[in-house]
Amino acid sequence: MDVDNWDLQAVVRGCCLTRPSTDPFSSFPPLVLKEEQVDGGKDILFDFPDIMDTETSFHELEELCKPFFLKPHQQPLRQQPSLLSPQLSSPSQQQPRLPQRPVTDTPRSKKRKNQQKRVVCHVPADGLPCDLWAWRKYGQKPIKGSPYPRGYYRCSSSKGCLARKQVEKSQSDPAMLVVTYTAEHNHPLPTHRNSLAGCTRQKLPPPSSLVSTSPSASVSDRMTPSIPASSSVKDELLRQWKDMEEEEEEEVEEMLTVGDIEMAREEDVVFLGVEGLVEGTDVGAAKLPALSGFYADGGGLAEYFFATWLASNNAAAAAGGS
DNA sequence: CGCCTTTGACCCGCGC
DNA sequence: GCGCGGGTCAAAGGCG
Repeated sequence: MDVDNWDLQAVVRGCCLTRPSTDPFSSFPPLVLKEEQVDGGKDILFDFPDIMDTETSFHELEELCKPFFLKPHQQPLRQQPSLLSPQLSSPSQQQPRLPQRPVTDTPRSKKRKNQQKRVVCHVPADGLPCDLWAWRKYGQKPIKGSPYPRGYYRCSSSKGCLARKQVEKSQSDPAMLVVTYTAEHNHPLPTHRNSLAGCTRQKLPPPSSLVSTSPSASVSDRMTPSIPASSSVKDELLRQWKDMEEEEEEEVEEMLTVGDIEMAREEDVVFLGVEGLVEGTDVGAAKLPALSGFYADGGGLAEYFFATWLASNNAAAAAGGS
């Protein structure tokens, strides 16, 4: 494979990748989130399986993930206390680049290199994508000292969204991708893609292979909710998602009572839901209502776990069925 | 038609 | 001040 083209297949898998496994729980990838604030020198490492251990770590992880996995009904983060690089939200960042920039024009943040907060995800390169955001590649650069180029992506879900994403192969482990998220989404998670144009831009393998571990599946999945589920499943999820939005208040209350466990926070439901999913072995449609319920309501982590779970099950099903 | 990727050029932060 | 290198822009072409 041409090393310069690795990202053609790896295109924006997001942090949510998985390996094929018959065990849904073991499918959680060795994802590592790393919050970087260069000027602060504060690094926080997370390993997903470990975050189950302590509530503190979980909350920290939640905070990290918030900017990138908004709930559909959540207010844009721009209207909330900014978690990441507020300077990136400045209107000047959105000014169009002019052929000849006035001296007074500052289209880019002067702090961009050393004061931006970033979230770095280490994800397996052979996993399946499940990033719910739509990303558009706007550049690729060879990185000095690295044999692999770095791809630059911006959120295409909403015009003016400042969210950025950098994807590159890990030098230490080419099987891993280093995904760096910068800035924040200023809009809710898209319930519908603006367009499906380009979502199957590259020639795709037969549908049956889309659920395999082949990285080529990522191209088509990128523009969708990135879940290699069948179209009917995704349609069902989207439909139920819309229903959920309409009834969000009631749904939240119901979810909070699940399992007779007193929960004060929605995200607690996320993991309860995941645990419940893991206990089940069938991937049948009978579980979809519950799945989409967590999926729609639980925010990013629910999306992560559900998509991961679903992808792994699809992969396992494809492997077993072939 | 709208969105995508590709890719060369340009901008600018940062280290020396 | 200068040069390097990372990040972004925007034109061109492709696809559904």
